[in-house]
Amino acid sequence: MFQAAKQTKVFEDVVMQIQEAILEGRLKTGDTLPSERQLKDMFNISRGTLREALRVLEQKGLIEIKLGVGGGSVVKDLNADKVSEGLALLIRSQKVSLNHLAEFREDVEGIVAARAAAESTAADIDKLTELLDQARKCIDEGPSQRDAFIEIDKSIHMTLAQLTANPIYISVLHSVHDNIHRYYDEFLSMDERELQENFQDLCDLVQAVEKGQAEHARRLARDHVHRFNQYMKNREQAKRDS
Amino acid sequence: MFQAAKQTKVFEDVVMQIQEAILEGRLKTGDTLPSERQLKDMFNISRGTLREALRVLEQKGLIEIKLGVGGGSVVKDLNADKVSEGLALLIRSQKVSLNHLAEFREDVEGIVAARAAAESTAADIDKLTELLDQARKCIDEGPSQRDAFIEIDKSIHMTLAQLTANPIYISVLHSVHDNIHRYYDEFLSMDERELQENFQDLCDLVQAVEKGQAEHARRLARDHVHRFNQYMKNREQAKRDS
DNA sequence: AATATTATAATGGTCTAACCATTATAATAT
DNA sequence: ATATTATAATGGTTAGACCATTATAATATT
Repeated sequence: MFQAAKQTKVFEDVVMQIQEAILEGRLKTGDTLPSERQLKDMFNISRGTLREALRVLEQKGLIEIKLGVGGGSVVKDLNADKVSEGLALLIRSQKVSLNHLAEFREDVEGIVAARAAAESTAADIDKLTELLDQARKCIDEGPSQRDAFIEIDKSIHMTLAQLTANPIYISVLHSVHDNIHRYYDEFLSMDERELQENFQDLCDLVQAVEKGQAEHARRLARDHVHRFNQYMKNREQAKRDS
Repeated sequence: MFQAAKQTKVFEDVVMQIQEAILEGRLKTGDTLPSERQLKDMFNISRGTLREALRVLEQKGLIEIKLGVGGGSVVKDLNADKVSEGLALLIRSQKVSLNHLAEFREDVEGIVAARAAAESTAADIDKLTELLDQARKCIDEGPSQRDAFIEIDKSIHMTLAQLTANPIYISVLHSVHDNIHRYYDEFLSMDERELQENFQDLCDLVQAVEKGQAEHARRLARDHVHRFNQYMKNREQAKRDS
């Protein structure tokens, strides 16, 4: 005759209400929520319970909590950080290996390159060419600029993701880069020749994108990432042998 | 001369300590942490602060908090749920269109099918064939079993993801399905003919996977999802016109 | 003896009330 | 005009109490 009564805890109800307000746009990025002492009265709960709710919202990446006068809970512009964090936890807990991540990255970078090739404009190509110039400078200065080169490499890939005009690719690729970065310090140490090869890959890739050769761009991107992964696997193996 | 002193809040320190204990294996899946009253004494903090830490760990998917006698904080087996949740928030907040989601799904399903084709075993094919049988039964019973058919369709795609043996594909595809489901009720209403077409797609796809035809499987999967998306777009358009 | 019921106690959930720590702003001094 | 200091608002933390849920033990019933 009756159905189970509400099982949700008080703080969960508060989380939901604030989350929905944000997702539905009633609270916009940058908006500051009322102070904790006001909020607890509005929800008619204790401050401790409210703070548990705010902590959850913070962990979800929906708000940021600032200290001091003029502080409070500010609605954040949601980004891929929490997806990255979740992936990072999976990786650390041995649920996802470097191989899994590398394989996924090859596929995704291929797709992104193909879609970018199909939709690039002259302005996009200018930006990519500019990044290639910066990369060349790094190379010319030798292996000391390895980290700078890798940073630019990443920018090129993220720029391609932007060209797809699909925020899912941007977020996913962002997460992948964040997490594969964890392995760089441990396993990656490109030498002069490897840096050169990588640079050539990027030049070819941008050219294919410029010409709108989607399939070619896909293969180049996949090969490029594959080679990159190979560097890491070799180093990983060498480390294991030693 | 000096550097900034520790800025971390008390609860953050507790989160880190427990998280590290879990990730380093000092706390294993299924282990129950001491009770809150014991923990607060061990960390020498108040219960409120401890509970903020536990809420964060819970939201991260690292622990589960149970009520009553014998309850407490139990270390969870980490899974991709939190990655999905993060993606879901991104999708909802960036107001990703049906088109974005559909486009991404076409690519990912294509990749998954190709990789599945490259690695399928006889046992896998048996399972897929079993699912196809169930789908056929749904079709035979007419459009009333539409939801059941869609559920099986989903199972087939998730089974393919499993064949890749890469947990990233599994979690990403899971997340995509979770989130595209949001649109089903609103825009999807397949008729007899559409159900038939869809079923035929699936049969062809499984056959390609069985034969190990990776590229063919990719194209079939993409076309299948594309057709599926087309149904929704048509309905969306019709709804807008009315 | 087997089963159903009830009491117990441990645990998380919530509340109240106070004080500490940080920080933007206003007031004051230089 | 600039530097310093006080103010007050806000989040961070603490302490202690009581409520709600639930596995287990004790008791009653058949």
